[in-house]
Amino acid sequence: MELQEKLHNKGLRLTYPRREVVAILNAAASPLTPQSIYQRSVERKSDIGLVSVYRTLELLSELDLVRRVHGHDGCHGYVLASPGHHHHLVCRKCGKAVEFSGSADLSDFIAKIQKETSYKIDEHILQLYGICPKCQKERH
Amino acid sequence: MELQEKLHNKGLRLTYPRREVVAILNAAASPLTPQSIYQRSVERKSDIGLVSVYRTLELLSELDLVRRVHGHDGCHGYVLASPGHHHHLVCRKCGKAVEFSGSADLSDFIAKIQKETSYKIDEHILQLYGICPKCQKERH
DNA sequence: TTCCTTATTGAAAATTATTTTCAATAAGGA
DNA sequence: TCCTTATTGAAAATAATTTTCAATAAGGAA
Ligand SMILES: [Mn+2]
Ligand SMILES: [Mn+2]
Ligand SMILES: [Zn+2]
Ligand SMILES: [Zn+2]
Repeated sequence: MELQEKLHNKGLRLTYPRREVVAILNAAASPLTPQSIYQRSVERKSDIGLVSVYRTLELLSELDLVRRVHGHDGCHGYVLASPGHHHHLVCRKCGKAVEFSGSADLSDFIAKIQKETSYKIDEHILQLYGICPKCQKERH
Repeated sequence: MELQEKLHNKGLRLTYPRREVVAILNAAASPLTPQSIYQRSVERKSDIGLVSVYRTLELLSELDLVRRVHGHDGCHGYVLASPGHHHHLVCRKCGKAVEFSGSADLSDFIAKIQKETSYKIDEHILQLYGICPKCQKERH
């Protein structure tokens, strides 16, 4: 479902700051923190406030239009969520993230853990880290 | 390898604050943030500073004696790392976390993604969320 | 044990990140 | 075009994290 539509369903408005945050995330290759989103909005000379970045990310999270991606060291950033369930593979050098799917491959495994632990499992995070093709080529 | 030993290898010292942080993590059922570790140290009346909690967690991370666990919403906390590679299953109600292993079950899947993306994958996070047996029983 | 050396500590200050408040603004239906 | 009210952003308030630095205490050497 589209941003426009989801907002409308809830009586919310499609505003300039919201468009901007989405546009910035859309143009990004790697997960962005609220701060870095704000930075980019300054560079773009779109005059949106940092507060709106925070508020918009919270909203987009609720609408499931944005996803949190955890850095293998520090903390998380946000990426635009393409429809459906996905996971992320992040380059440890340049941060470039790509999506992949494949919950199917996990479901047996998860079912096994569920049986073993008696937890009722309903959600998961799977994130892979490595070096992207481009960074593999560069010396150092 | 033991904390004592790992510290010694690096010319570092086994101090009271470090012992305390480990003891607190050891007694915890769920991932703790620096702040909550500090809280508990106050309750225990061990007089360690918040700064030392931060520093100790950083150190223990380097020594791989502590692991970061990401909440499915907010951010991460720390748990003591038992030796070997492990994952965590966290209760969304009470926060209780249990470990499970099983990288073997993932390796084929990861190899597939590696081939598809041309990333060189060398690390991963897998975290499961659900409701623990105890919380399943409670009404509400 | 006692004596050094130096890693470590913690209080305080500095920085950074996040949330709250609130009057002014603008989205968008009527 | 005109309302209603969701939304914005500046500023202030809070919270989280990092840096500084003089005082302290591990723990090896004597
Ligand atoms: Mn995190
Ligand atoms: Mn999945
Ligand atoms: Zn890269
Ligand atoms: Zn529980």
